[in-house]
Amino acid sequence: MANIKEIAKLAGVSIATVSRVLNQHPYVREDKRAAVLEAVEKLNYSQNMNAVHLVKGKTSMIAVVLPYVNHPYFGGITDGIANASLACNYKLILCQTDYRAEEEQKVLDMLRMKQVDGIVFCSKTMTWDEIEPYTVYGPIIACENAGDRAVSSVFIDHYGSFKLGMDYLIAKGHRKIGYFIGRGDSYINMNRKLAYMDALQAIGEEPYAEWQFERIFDFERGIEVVRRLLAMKNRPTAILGSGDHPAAAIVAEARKHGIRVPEDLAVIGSDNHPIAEVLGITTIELSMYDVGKNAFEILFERMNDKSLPSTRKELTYRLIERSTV
Amino acid sequence: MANIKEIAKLAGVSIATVSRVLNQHPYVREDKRAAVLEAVEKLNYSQNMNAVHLVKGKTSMIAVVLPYVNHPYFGGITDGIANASLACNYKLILCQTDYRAEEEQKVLDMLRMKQVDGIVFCSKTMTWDEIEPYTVYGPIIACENAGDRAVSSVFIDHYGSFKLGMDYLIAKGHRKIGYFIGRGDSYINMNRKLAYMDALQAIGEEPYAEWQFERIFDFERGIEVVRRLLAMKNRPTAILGSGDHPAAAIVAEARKHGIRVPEDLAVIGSDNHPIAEVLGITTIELSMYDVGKNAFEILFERMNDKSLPSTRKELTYRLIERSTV
DNA sequence: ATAAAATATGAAAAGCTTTTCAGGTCAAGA
DNA sequence: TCTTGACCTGAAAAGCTTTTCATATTTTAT
Repeated sequence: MANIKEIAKLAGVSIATVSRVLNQHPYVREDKRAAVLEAVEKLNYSQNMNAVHLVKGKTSMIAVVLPYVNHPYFGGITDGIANASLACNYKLILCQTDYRAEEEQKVLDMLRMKQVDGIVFCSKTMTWDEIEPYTVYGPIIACENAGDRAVSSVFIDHYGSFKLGMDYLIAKGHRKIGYFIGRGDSYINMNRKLAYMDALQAIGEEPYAEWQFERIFDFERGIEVVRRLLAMKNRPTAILGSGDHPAAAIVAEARKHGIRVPEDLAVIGSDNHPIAEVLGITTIELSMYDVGKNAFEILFERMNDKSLPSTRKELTYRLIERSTV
Repeated sequence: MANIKEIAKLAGVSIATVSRVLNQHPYVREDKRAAVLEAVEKLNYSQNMNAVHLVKGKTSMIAVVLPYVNHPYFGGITDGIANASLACNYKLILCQTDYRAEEEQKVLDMLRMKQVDGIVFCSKTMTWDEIEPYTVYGPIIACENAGDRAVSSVFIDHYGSFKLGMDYLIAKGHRKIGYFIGRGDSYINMNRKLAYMDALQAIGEEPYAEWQFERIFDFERGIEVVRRLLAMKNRPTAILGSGDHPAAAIVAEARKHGIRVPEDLAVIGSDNHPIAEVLGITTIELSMYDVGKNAFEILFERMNDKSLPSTRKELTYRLIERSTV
């Protein structure tokens, strides 16, 4: 395949001139420009991006780190990032980690080895202390509150959102309340648990271990929740959780087994995914699309101006009342 | 940042030896290897991947072209690709095109410019005639039947799957049948329409334009279908479509408005997404995850052995009877 | 003891581009 | 006429690594 040198030879100019034409620099005489363009055409030339990246020291790519691609929560973030990056001509490298630290490490190494210009962590297993040092190689942003560090954050106050849900349930007269979340040890879910505990404490209720469901990511797990609920003698009257998909499954499966929603069991989901609207599920709206969009924008600024300090941005949430409470 | 030259100097060897150590070539004396490793440590060296890519002429990355990332159909394919690629240490570049030919062209150019080693098209706007010439730069695979070309394919017979659904409905006594699909002009949906027409013709029914819904991608559009259905004097008794999400929305929204499912309206979706199981929706299982997985595997073989000819692989589908017919 | 094979190493080329720097030309203004 | 600034161009350096080739040293086999 032809390279810039052959173009230069055929067009009778130097490689510098060829480069100027290719990159539309000013100060190239019209006849030379035409000759270069003709040679490009004739030899069917195309740039070797790897050489460009090498010399420029950047690739216009960012890594998006997430445990699972095919999941509405992460899909929403990714969608936001993808749309924002499209406008800036940045490409996304999808790094599905399955929550394995080893895969996360590989992504950090990609930043160090200049394969990507920045990283957005949608969720992670490694600690921020382990991740933070890599910010010297390029900006890193978290889709959760990473605190006051060199890593930037865009986040939603999940403590607050869960607290809102709890208070709403309590206001409706519920005292026997359960929850369902994804990975129990993620930062976000730690906060949700905390909010749950605090809300219960405020009304003088003891938390009841059986009503606390973890690793509830999807429909199937939602069904499982109902199965376990059915086997209980002492059931909660309300359940609050992360994700509208498991919430939808819980509502559907519960009704299938004669548990009336909301009379016997009130359900609140999170996200305000279209499924919640369709099925009339009360939910806490968390705009993950906006989280992704903002994450890219903040990252983008910092890739262009390395001197910019890390920043934090908090996005809002709201309760959407429908018919499952 | 340190480069291989500085390592060589500090370790007192040539850059060739450093490269050998870094790439675990044999034939390096133990003491020199240790010296190099020590220098690497001391200078906090890391490879510049862009230089590696340049000299190797490959990047271990593939482009995944899809119109929307946050969509269960494409999410499933992407998931399959991501998992298969993880095992081979390939990275995915996500190219969200929004069905714009201009964005698809950019991806083809990335292949040409050696930024990616191969491409998988989940769906596309450009014609295969436009895409095919780019196979000289690297393997390209389609997640639909691209026919006999230099582009490989992994696909499901969507004509057959739709025909199966139609025949099932007809066998249940339906004659007034509608359909809902996504983009009407995609190859896949052309075939679905064809199957629909053929099935109707077989029972001597005329297709009825009002019952043919296009651009039905998600929940919202599913709700819209019901709205339009409600406004009709002459309604279909059954509807068959692509996607379980719109199907779920149709079922839920129809029931909300007093249309009994399946008595007044039978519904069949496609994909066998968990939502279909949860809501008991009859559907045609299409394993998009497997499509993605196979796509990557076929691509992988061809990236390693450029002489391999393009190939085609057909995957199966099956009807899953639940309670909406 | 000697030939042959295995091991070890560095110089240099190859992979390809952008950018700086120095040196031009030419026209307009003083 | 001379100066200044705008316009134009090419050589060479910088960005960094892998790999080939030639050569040198050891080890093994005969």
